[in-house]
Amino acid sequence: MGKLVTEMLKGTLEGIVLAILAGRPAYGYEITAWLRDQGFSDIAEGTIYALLVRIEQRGLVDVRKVPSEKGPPRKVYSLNAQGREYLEEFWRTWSFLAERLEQLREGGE
Amino acid sequence: MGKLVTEMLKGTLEGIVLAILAGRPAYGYEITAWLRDQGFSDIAEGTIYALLVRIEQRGLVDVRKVPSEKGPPRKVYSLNAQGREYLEEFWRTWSFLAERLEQLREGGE
DNA sequence: CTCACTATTCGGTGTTGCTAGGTACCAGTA
DNA sequence: TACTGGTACCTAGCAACACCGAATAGTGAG
Repeated sequence: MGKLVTEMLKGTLEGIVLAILAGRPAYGYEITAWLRDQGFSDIAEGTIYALLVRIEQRGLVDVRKVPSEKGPPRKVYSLNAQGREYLEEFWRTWSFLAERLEQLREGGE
Repeated sequence: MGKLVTEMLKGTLEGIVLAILAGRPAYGYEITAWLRDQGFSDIAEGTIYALLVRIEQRGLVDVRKVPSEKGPPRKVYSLNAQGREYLEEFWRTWSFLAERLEQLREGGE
């Protein structure tokens, strides 16, 4: 994809990850793989891990270490109450932006 | 609004401004006022001017100076062919992202 | 023992929007 | 005259975020 997606992901990637965690607990490697599968072909692994650290420090997720059969222990993240609240705020902001953009798209053609 | 919008605007604000210019030529002060009117209450003037400089340097817009009755001359920007192309690319990227997010929103509830 | 896959971490880079100031031009008013 | 306020633009420095590249570590296959 390229630079356009990269810039657009700023701010939304966080919401995406939180939305994933709202569905089920998950760990970094898994999330990265899932995103790549969904078409975010150029998401960098390091990006996801950094993001996870960030949302952990903000207290939006709970973490527990789970041993893996195939490698180092996994850090499994799950959304907590505060995270769910934040996610709703994210959806509100997203809706606002999406509405404005949809209006612009229609008006411009 | 707050930090959430700020981060989300990274990457999309450029598209928003290009979409505005696709409708009609406009100048910085005007664009800022219009955005504020549309609910982007905390868009900084400096941000728009910096963005306009950027897209001009990339050759996405044409510029001409128009004298104003009430102040310094206006720099009126209009979208050129290259800008229109870039805007379409922007819409494609936006659609991709919006689809993924919509899926996530539905799946998560 | 080396390779590949799983899994996480970290330092440095570039882009972007915000903050907070400044410049300049004009009209109305005390 | 001096001052205020609206119009219009520009700039330097800052913080946040995604990327890149490399490192570390565990496991199983060849």
